[in-house]
Amino acid sequence: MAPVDEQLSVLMWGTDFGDASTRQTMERELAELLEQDRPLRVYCGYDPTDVDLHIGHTITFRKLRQFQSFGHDVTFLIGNFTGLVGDPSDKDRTRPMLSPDQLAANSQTYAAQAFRILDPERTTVVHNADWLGKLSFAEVIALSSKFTVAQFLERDNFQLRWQRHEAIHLSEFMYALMQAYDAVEMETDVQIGGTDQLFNLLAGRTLQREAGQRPQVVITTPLLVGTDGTQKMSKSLGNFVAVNDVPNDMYGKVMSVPDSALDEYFTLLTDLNESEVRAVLDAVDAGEMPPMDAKKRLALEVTRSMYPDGEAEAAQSYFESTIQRSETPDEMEQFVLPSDGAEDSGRRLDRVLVAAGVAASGGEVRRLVKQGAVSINGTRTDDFATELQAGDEIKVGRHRFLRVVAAGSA
RNA sequence: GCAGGGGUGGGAGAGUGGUUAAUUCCAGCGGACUGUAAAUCCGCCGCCUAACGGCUACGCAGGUUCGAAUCCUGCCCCCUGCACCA
Repeated sequence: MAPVDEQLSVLMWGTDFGDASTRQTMERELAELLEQDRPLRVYCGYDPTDVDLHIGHTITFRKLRQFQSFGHDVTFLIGNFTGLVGDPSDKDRTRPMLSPDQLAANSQTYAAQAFRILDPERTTVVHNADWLGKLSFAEVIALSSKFTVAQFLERDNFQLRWQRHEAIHLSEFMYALMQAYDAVEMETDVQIGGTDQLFNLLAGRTLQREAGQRPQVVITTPLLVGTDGTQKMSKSLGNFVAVNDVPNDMYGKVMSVPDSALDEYFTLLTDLNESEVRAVLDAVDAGEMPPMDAKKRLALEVTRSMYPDGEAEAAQSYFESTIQRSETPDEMEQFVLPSDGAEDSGRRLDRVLVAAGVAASGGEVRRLVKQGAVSINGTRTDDFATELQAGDEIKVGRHRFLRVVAAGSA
C-alpha cells in the first residue's frame, strides 16, 4: 500500500470537521488505522429519497474513490430503511416519509449514478433494511438507552424547531440511532459523510464502543454551495447540477456558478490534486488567467469526471458556439410532423411546440411568441399559428432548439 | 383529557362576502444586457380559445347568498401549549 503520509494527505484534503480538535482526533486515528497496512472497511450511506442525485453527492463518491485507489474496501450503503424515517439533519422541518415502493424504485438508480465515479469492481453495495428491519423493539430500546434526549435537543436543527414550537417527532430521533447501528453491523473502520452528518457519524462511534468495537474514524466533507454561489446546493432550491444531467447541461450549469465558488468546486468536484488546483487559482489571482478560462476548465473537468472521453470536450464546444456565439447547433431535437392528410391544425407552431414538450400549453406558446422568444429559421415570428414546413428550425428562448421533419424521415 | 392555532396556486405565505385567477416572495419562463446558462433591469407565469368568451381552483361534503377562499353545518387531516405520567 502507499505510504501512510501520502494516503493521509490525499484523504484529508477537501474535508471539513467543523472544529479543529475533531479534525486532529480523526486525522490521528486515521493514521493509526493506515499504519495497520490493511484494506480498511470504508462506507458511506445514501438514503434513496429522491431519484436524482446532484453533484454535491459526488463529493463523498470522490472521497470513497480515493480510498479505493489506495486499495481499501468500499461499501456503498443504500439506506432503504433509514429512508423510511427521513433524515432530519439538514432540514428545519420533518421530512416526508417515503413508501417502500418509492424507496425501492429510487434505490435502483442510485448505484448507477454513483458508479459514474466509483469503481464498480471494488464496491460492495448493501441495503440497511437487511439488518435494521430485523431488530426487535427490545433491541431498539437497548440502543436508544445509549443516548440522552439532551444530546439530541442540542443539535441546531432540533433546537431551532423546539424554539419555534414546531413538531419534532420521536421517529426523527431514531434516525441517528439507525445510522449508528449500520456502523456496528458492518464493523466499519471509516465512515464518510457530509458535515451535516457529523452527529450521526459520531453516534456510530458511540454504539461501536458500546459493542466492543474500535470506533470508526469519521470523515466529513463540506456541503457544496449551489449554482447561486451562496446557498447549499439542493434540489428544492433549484440551484443544483444533477449527476444525470447530460454533458451540455452539466457543463453549462457549472459555467453559471459565480467565480467566488471556483476554489470550492475545483477542490471538491474535480480529479485535480491539491497542487494543480492551487496552480489554477493562483494564475487567476495573478491575473494570468481570465476567470472565464478558469471556469471553463472547471466545467470541463467536472463534466469529464463523469462522462466518457470526448463528451466533455463536445459540451465545451457546444457552449462556446451556442451560448457564447449564439450560433445554431448542428444537432437538435427533432419533431415529426403529422402527415399531409391529417387535420391541418397539427402543423401549427403552437400545436407542435406543445406536442414536442417545449411548452406546457397553448397559452404558454402564445405568451412565448408574444414575448419574442420564438424564431423560425432565424427569424422571429409573431404568429403562433404559423403552419410549419418540414425542415424548419425553431428556436425557443436562448437555447432550446427543435427541427421539424416530415413523417418517415426521422 | 383540556385549551388554542391551522389546512390557499411548484414551495413559502397574504387575503375574512363582490373591484380576487386570487397581494408578495422564491423557483420557473422570456427579453435586454453580459466573459457565462452569473449578476442586474424589465416583462410573463391555471386550462381551453384566433378572438369574444368559457371552464377549473383556495382540505372534503353540504348549506346560506344575486354573489363565498372568505359566513354556517358536518367530516378529514396537521400543529402547539397544558394536564396525565405518584
